[in-house]
Amino acid sequence: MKRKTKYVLLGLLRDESLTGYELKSAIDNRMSFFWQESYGQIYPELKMLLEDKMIDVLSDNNETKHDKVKYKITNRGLSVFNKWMNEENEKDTVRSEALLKFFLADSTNLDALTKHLEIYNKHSVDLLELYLQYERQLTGLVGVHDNHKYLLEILSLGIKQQELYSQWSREYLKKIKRNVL
Amino acid sequence: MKRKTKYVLLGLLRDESLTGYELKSAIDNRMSFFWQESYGQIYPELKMLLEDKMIDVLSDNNETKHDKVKYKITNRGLSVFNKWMNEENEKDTVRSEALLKFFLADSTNLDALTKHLEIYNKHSVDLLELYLQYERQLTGLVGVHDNHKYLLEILSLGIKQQELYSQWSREYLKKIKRNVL
DNA sequence: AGTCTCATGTAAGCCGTTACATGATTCA
DNA sequence: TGAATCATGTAACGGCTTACATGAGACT
Repeated sequence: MKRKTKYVLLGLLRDESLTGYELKSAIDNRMSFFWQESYGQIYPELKMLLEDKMIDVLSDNNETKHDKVKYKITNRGLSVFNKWMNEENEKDTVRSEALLKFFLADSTNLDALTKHLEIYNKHSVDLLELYLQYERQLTGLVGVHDNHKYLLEILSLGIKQQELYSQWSREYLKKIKRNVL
Repeated sequence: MKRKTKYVLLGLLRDESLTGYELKSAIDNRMSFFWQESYGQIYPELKMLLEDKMIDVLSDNNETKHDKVKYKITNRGLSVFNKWMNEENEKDTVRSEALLKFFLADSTNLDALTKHLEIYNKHSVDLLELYLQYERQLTGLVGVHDNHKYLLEILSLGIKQQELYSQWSREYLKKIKRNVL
């Protein structure tokens, strides 16, 4: 997949001005079920976006403070973002070592399978809680921002996905413990 | 994520002897919802596994035919695989440009959103059908191989996932068309 | 005084895709 | 005979993670 970091940053900055650190947090906390970025991509990309006039530094009142820079999107950035929105998507890339092990497991690995299922279940439940929290936060502000409706739609997919994962792994564990498998 | 191709190949070869090409097909057809590999990884990895005595060439009857080589796993390969099975998993990596656009969409992109939802829906339905086909194929052979029970468990997750994706996108499209959003 | 979170940034190196090259076999 | 699928392989390039470096502010 070609460089997409640009669009993630631009997309998030349409909504509110954020620092590089805050952008990373937003991606980790709200988008982790379908996307991730590292600082090694974010900071260099912000620099390039600034050079290309797609974002601007939001001048903070504090003088001589060079750290903590909030960025805002420019019209040029907006138009680049909108162009991307209309382009065709590249195909998804996914790699889940847990699911790989579940796929490759058999009766000779029952102990390992059980261990990984337990970890997977805990992780799914935790992520589910994180997204539910975000949902509550958004529904508490209904009407404030129009595009929350769209955010809630994709969030509901993330929630249902985590529900599926946690239920599936719980049931699988039950079967193993009952010696059904 | 560190190189995992080795374990995918080893894991698949535990079940049956396959060529590099067949390994690629198996990954594409049955594991695409959580994994993918390219020829550029598979062939060099097979070479290394052979050098490291983790796999062997399955001597085919045809003499002087150097193409179409089936590989079988060795005891050494099996033990490396089992060791990996018990190790901790690295965290998943996921990148879905479609979901990224769904997350970043708002009322100014309704047309693009609709277009991408339609493509996404079609893709989910197609994948669902592919997995259902594989499931039918496996249930037709129940009892033949013990580990089909485990395969059916993870397959059912893939099926439920695709059902979720296709239902979610269908409902989302309905809402847009009814002007609810 | 020490730890944690916030905050920014770079460079090396790994991993994996893509593009290219080649040829056999099957089917229409 | 031409197209599609089966089949194997390599090399260059690009993208991303990891490790490292640095420091402020908040809290204990």
